[in-house]
Amino acid sequence: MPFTTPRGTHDILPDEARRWQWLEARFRHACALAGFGEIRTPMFEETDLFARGVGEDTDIVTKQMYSFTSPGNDRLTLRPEGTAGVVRAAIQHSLLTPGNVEKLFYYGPTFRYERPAKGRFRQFAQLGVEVFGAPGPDIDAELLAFASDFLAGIGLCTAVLEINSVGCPECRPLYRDALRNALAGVRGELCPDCDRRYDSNPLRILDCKVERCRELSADVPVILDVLCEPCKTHLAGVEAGLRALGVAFVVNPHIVRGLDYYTRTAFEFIAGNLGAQNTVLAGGRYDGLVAELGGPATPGIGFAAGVERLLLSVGEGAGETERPGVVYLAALDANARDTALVLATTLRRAGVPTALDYLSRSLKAQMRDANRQGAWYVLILGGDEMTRGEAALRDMRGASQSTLALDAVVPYFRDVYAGLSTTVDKE
RNA sequence: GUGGGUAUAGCUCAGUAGGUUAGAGCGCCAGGUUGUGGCCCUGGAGGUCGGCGGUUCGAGCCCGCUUAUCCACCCCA
Repeated sequence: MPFTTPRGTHDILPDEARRWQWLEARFRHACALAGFGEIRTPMFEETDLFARGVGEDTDIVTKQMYSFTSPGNDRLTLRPEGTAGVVRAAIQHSLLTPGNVEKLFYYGPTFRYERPAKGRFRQFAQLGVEVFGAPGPDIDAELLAFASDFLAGIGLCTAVLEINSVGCPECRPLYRDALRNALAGVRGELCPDCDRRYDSNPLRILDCKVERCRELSADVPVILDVLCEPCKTHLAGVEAGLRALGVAFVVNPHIVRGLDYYTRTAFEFIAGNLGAQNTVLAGGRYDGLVAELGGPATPGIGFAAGVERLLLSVGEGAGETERPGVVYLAALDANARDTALVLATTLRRAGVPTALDYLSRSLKAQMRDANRQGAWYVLILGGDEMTRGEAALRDMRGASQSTLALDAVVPYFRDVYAGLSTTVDKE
């Protein structure tokens, strides 16, 4: 095997690609209903955009970025997440005028240099949405309902929504201090990772899976107790909105986001069948990010989901779409093959999906090929019929056979396939 | 970056205490029908047993290294 896919990447073969198309179509459909417009940004950006946007000290920026220097000496990075680029574009093209709400969605490959595991890849696709300019908790609730309905629509109605507030620049530092104070006495008992986190990011200790750490942090103060009044009110507003919209959720004060830009609302949808990487869709509010990246102070909120993870969680069977079967042209001799070639192209120009044999195989082999391709009809072009200007028409589903005049073939099938979509399901 | 599992045909996997030409199912090709699919029967093609090195008279099987992959940790979608 001379060449294989680089570590953590994979090829998507036709059968699997159909599932991807199905998922993407569902997402686009949902976005269209909710008034999101698509934005396509470059797959790489200036490295500094991510460093400033995502946060200098985050794992993503410190060790997971595919960064390179271009021949022109620009420092560039393959995007490790979607939001920073979208924000950059929104600023660059003045989409964020005061008093305007901008709703955008994106879909595309994302890159992180990590050790691959179940549901985690070095190149993966993310789909996501961003809402700019809307500060109120009602938007948060609406966005969560949107996400929840999208997940339910692809068969993930069992995903559990957990929400939290990570506070704002006013109250988060207070909580950090409160955490350190509470754990100072037992610091020596924490696991090595948490000992490090104590200094770097004590909030992460709440997320630790080590039994002892969980015990130690069990009755530590919760951020919800330390939130400032505006943050408290906001969270209450989100909860009320969710209840009004009938979206089930649990408040999990231990949710911590890995990106620095989040403020107030943070959330995750957890799927039960993915092992350790069980977060299937996540996001939050980022009221300071636009300003941080040099734009007009603009609140924002959004989420992202990993396509591979979604597909993994949905399971093998999902996303299989029914498409009309082809008309298969079976030719019995060289003369018939010439006719078949012309006929195939003519039929396709008329919108009829058509297949034919390329190897001059026996009729038996061509029939088998037709069957395997799921053909609805086989048009048998044989010497006897052709001299009469006809062809044998076999209905592969009913197994009945009849005769069709050659010059009636195109109009006949145009009628049969009229109105049938030959592309992927719109739903 | 850390720990563990796995690596045999296109796919899913067998392979007995190391011993002749490495097997099965599925898939693929062909024949059974002189112009006809799905089921069935018969035959066929296809493998440097991940790579390198070592132990041995002899290695798919044992040892070392290496690569890939999977799982867990870290973190995250």
